[in-house]
Amino acid sequence: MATTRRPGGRSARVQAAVHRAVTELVVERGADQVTIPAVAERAEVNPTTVYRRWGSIPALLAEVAIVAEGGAPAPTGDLRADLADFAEWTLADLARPGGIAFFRAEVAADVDDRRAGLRECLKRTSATIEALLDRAREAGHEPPTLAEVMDRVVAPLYFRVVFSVPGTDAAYARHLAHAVSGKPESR
Amino acid sequence: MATTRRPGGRSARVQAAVHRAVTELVVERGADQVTIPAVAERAEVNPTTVYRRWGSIPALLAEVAIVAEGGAPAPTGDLRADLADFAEWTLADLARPGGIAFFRAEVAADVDDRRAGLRECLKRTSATIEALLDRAREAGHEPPTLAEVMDRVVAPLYFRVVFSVPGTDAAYARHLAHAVSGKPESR
DNA sequence: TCCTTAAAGCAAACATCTTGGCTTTCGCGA
DNA sequence: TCGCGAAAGCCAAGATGTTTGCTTTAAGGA
Repeated sequence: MATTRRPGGRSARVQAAVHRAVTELVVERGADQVTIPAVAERAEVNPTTVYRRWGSIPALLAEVAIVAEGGAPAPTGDLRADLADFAEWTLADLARPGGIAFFRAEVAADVDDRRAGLRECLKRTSATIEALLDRAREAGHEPPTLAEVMDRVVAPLYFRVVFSVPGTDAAYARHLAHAVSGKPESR
Repeated sequence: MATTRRPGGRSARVQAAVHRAVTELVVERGADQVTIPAVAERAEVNPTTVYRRWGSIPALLAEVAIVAEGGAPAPTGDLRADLADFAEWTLADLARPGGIAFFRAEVAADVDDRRAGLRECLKRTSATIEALLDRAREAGHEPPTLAEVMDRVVAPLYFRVVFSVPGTDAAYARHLAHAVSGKPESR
C-alpha cells in the first residue's frame, strides 16, 4: 500500500498520522468502536481524506494490521525450539494490545473485504511456518506438515485467545508446539 | 431470555418475528450488515421496540445464535465414532448458512457484550464434549481430555472455517477427531 | 524555477441510526 | 368480566456517519 502515485511528504505524513490514530483508538476502545470520523479527528486529518483514501474501516484496519505485525523469530534449524519460539511469538502477537482486536475486525468484516486481511494473515503465517520447516529439513529433521502445525499450534492459540480460555500463556504455547514436534510433554 | 415477565401472546409473537428477521438478514447480507431498523422493518415491528428490548445488535445476535443452535448428536459410548460425529456436527453447525456469521458477530462485539455470546458458546461446547467423554468412560474407554478435544478438533475447525482454508469438509473433521481418539489415520 | 495535477481540505447536503416522551394495546391475575 | 400495568407503537428531535462538488495545497517532473 506504500505504492501510491505520489508517496512524497504530505501523503506520507497523513498516512503515518492515520495509522498511529487507528492503532491508538483500537487499543483504547476496541476495533468495533473505531469510526472514520474518530480516526480523522485523532490524526488531525480531514474525514473526507480518510474516506477517499481508504473507503472503509475494515480496509483501513487491514492495512494497519499488516504494517504493525512484528517479525517472527528467525529459525535456527532446531525444530523443537523453533516451533516453541514460533508458538510463543504467535501468542504474543495475538495478545499484544490491539492484536486480537485487529483479528476480530477482519473476521467481522464483509466477505469481500475480508479476503484481503485474512488471506494475507494466513499467507504470512504459512510462509513463516514453511521457512521453519524447511530449515529443520535442512538440518536433517523430519518435521510435521504445515497443516499439522496450523491445526495443532496456530489454531488452538487463536481459538483460546478469541474465547479467552484461561491458562493460555507462553508455557501453554510451547506445550502445544512440543506436542507436535515429536515427543509429547505432560503439563 | 424467555424469562420475560409477560411471555404471553404479543411479546412472544414479536420475539419470534424478530428472531426470524435476524436470521434471514444474517443469511442474506452477513451479520455486519444487519441493523436494528432493518430487522424491525423485516419483522414488521417498531424499531423502538427492538431498541428497548434488546438494546444492541450484538445482544440480539447472541440471543438468536443460542436459540438457533441445533442439538448435538447423542453419544453412544463408542468414543471414536462419537468424536467423529461430534466433529462433523460442529463443522456443519459452523458452515450452515449464517452459522459462522453469528460467530463473527460475537467475536467482533465489544468486550463486555462478548462474554455473553462467546462464553455461552464455549460452555455449551464444553458440556457437549464432557458428556461424550463421560459416556466413553462409562463404556470402559480411556478418553482424551476436554482440552485435547478443544485444541485438536474444535479449534482447528473454527480456525479453518474462519480463514476459509480449502479442504475443510466432513471428512477432514472426522480425520481430526480420529487423530485425537487414539490411532491416527492417514489422509 | 515554474507548471501540472494528485491528493488534502472544506462545507453543506444527505442518509441513517438512536433516543425520549407520550399514547395505545392487550396479556394476565383478581 | 374488569382493571392494572408491562410492553408495543408512534413521532419527532438529536446525534453520527457518509457522500459530493468545489477549492486549496504542494509533490515531482520539465
